[in-house]
Amino acid sequence: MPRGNLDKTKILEAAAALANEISVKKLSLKQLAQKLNIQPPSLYNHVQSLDHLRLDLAAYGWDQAGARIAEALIGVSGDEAIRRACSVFYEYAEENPGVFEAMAYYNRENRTAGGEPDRLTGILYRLCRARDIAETDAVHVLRIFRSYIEGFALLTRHGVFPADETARESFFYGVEFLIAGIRQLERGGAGLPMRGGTNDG
Amino acid sequence: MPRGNLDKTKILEAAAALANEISVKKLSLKQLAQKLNIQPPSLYNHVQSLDHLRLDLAAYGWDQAGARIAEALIGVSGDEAIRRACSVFYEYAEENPGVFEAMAYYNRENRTAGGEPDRLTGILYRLCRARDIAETDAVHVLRIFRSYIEGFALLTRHGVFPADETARESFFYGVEFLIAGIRQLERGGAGLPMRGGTNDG
DNA sequence: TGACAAAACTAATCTGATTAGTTATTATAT
DNA sequence: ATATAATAACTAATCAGATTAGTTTTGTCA
Repeated sequence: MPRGNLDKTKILEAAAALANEISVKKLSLKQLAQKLNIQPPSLYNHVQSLDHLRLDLAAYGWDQAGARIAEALIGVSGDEAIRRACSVFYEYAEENPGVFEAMAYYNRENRTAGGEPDRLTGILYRLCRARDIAETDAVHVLRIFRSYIEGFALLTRHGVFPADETARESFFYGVEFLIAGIRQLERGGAGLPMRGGTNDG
Repeated sequence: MPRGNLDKTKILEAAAALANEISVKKLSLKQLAQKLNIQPPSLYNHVQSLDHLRLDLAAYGWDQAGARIAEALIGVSGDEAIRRACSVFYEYAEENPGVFEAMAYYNRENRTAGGEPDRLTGILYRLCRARDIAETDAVHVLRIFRSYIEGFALLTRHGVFPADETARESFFYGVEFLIAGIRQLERGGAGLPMRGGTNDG
């Protein structure tokens, strides 16, 4: 394979760095090529299009964040595991704003082509299964957590919440809200006071 | 004012419709002009740039959603008010996918230039104050709800969650989680089991 | 009626993605 | 060692769409 200087990984790393500097929105093949010391058209040997690159960047981010979370969960369990996972994701998003935006904007099904959940989802699933939660409730719990965490990170990114300590505090406050919710779901727990009927009136 | 055919509102309405059809990302001045039966450069008489248009569209969306929520809350209080507000927002996002994306992507501080909270935030504040929640907790609660709701809507939009009834179920499940959390915050309530120390270890 | 201002138009410019066609490099098989 | 084939880079060209410049049209109001 000639000209082995560059490969997909190096390109994604450069794209990630660039996105973190100037945001995904402004990520351009022109600047990326410049950063890699090649001409823009050369990128097409590695990438289908700018849009695909953004998708690839999102996948790259999920892999990275997933790996960090997996690592952080080694030997931890229960509520503490949940806190850790949330905390690590939060920090990942903070440290990699551009990549995180790609993850949020170019989100897709959290399943592989085969239909199995992706790695991170699998990890979180196991976290749920370790508790005494019904299978169908676990699906809800995962969606709720993911919504909350990505939503919070996004709003922080966009300057809706101030980038100060109170925001961090709010975030972990919310995590405790959700943990409290989970506890009430556990079989044998007090039970969550769900309403029976419609949700719209 | 000559050629009074067009004004900012009509342009925003057209932009909203277009964004809902083809997504904000693909929203272009070219297509917008076509839809309005004018030439693209003419739009600059009403709009600073494509990017500003997207910002304006986001503001337009918040106004609209805020108005719907305010209307839905007339004469309702307590938990039911929270459920209503969440439900209405969820439906607005569902019905206006493009505008909602603009709202999510082009989010800004939820305060006006003057420093007062915007209308919707004010409404939700009052909802909190009606409960026996400390002022500083109310800030957290608002951030948590907003994160959850926007996050959920975004992930649904992006096809991460299936567009079926189970997603809707998950959403309202999460709302109950959060309402349960609020209850525990109320002075005189059981209290939320918060951890004291660090969040990262 | 005539002058002004707003809003639209056409023509032109610029930027950046993408395509076409060519050249250089290197792994591999002879 | 060397020829071959595949890969990756290059240059030149095209295209699309935003934006700017300069002009014309049209409605308002003195």
